[in-house]
Amino acid sequence: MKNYLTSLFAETAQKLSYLKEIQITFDRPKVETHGDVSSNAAMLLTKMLKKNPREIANEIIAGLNIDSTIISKVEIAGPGFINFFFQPVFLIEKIKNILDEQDAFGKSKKHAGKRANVEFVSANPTGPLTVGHGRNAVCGDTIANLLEWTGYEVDREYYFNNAGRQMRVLGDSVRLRYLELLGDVIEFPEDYYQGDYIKSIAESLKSEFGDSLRNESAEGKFKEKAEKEIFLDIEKTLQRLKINHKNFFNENSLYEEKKIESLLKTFADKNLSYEKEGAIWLKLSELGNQQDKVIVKSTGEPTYRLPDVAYHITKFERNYDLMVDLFGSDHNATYPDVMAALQALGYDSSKVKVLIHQFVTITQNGEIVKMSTRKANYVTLDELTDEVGADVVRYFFNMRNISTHMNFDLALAKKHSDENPVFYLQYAHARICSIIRTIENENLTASTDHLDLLIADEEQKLIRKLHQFEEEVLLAAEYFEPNRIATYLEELAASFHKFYTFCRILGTEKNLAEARIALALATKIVIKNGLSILGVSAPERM
RNA sequence: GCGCCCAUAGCUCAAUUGGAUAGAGCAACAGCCUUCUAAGCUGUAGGUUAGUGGUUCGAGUCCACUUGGGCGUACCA
Repeated sequence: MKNYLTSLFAETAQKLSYLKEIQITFDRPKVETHGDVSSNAAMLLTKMLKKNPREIANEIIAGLNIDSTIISKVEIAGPGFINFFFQPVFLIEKIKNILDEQDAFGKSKKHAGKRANVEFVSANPTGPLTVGHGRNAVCGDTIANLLEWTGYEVDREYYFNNAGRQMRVLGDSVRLRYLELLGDVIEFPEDYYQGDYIKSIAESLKSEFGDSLRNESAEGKFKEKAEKEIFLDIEKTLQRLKINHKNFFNENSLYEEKKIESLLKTFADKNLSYEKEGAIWLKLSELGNQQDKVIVKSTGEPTYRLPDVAYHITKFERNYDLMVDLFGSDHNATYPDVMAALQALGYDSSKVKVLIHQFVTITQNGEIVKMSTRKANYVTLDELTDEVGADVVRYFFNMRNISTHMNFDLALAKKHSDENPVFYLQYAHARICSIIRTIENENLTASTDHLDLLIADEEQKLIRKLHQFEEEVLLAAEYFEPNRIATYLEELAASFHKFYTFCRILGTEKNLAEARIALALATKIVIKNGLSILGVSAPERM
């Protein structure tokens, strides 16, 4: 509908040249009595033309070449909105498109030929993924799906660091638990990793090597084994949620391939860094940021900023058109440094889109549970998936805008899992599947020959909702907002449930019944496609 | 102290990125199954969009200040 109007207005702009001066946008009014599509063009022009908006609207309408077989009515409303009402005949064409395109309906070629990198999860292998990581994992994967639906070729990437202090502590935690298993009396420091998974890693080392690791260093077999096992667990956890990364990028490779070294040299050559008190500093204050930051400590060890910049440079070198980073809000202070550095080095940092999601607050019996991998007082993503299932987990994290703080009462989530809206969507899909099973025995079939019979209020609303899907996918991808799809699907399912209640198929005249089946089938396709973007299954029976 | 983010119905969240009368679900109340799945549908009730001011044809949305919360503010990642 909007595409049609856009070309209609472009044609009119040949006559009314002032239309070229403004960015004409079309909105879908909230209230249906305001039509299918509305334009605020007249109001935007009031200042420029110094005329009453309604007067301008009249002029625009007079200039439009309106085909009354497509548009049934144009009106001026309120302060100067131009509202367009479309003919039902025009709308029903969409049902045919949906039935033709099936699984591909909603996909666009908008960004065909472009490549995107989505970096998400990126948790270091120090322990199981927590519910907090779950939000990152699910949103990242869904954003990747959305980009694919708009034509991007997407690489899902996981960046990790298996060196440094936290990994030494991890290795030593395993070493101590191992010695404990051998019967030694150990003192386990409070700031070591307390979780039971450390013990089970120690156990598997013991059964593999007996007591031969008694004099092994923390950074040897212990760290190695811990990293391997934990990574296996992380991948398994993610796979349960249908998340598969293509690339696992090890920070260490940046050192091995001398990327860090050469970046340091580049900073020095470009006069972007300096030495002070034995450390190397980056001149971030000259690049518009708050203050200079250390990139190499006086001990000679780099801080995270240096490899982060080097890492992003590899993304540029890998020729991505779009690079998405998804972080928790604890990273909100770090990325401006990386961006500024990239820009100073001549990279187009606008190709990097940093998304910050707010934390998930877990409450248990009304008390906020503070989570820390060290202290092992977290709730794991696996436990959550065990409890409510993968579909509910994915839907739950996808249904809210990432910028909002999420509150999550564990007890309540377990008890009321039936009330999760995901079931409402899946139920609509299962109902349609049930209809299909039934009509097979009734000598009925889906037909698009008499779609013009679909004039009931519930039918028309459902058809209009179906029209919206392609646009919602584009918008959700453009704004990186998976929750838009969830919201849309809830509205679509609501429209369907109403249609189902009031527009019966059995016992209705054959042509109408078969048109209704076609509408139901189209709805099934759109629900399924929407759910597949969210990574949620579409069951045939419930 | 400073920086980023957040505040919408009793609860959890929407609101087409500045549009017309702020909408759903849950919880509460009243109804609807002898025909396609009642995990559904219909109705009632629930709001000074945290507060104050500003910007304009028009503000939940933008700006300023205030209040309350989250995350940072390291030669940790």
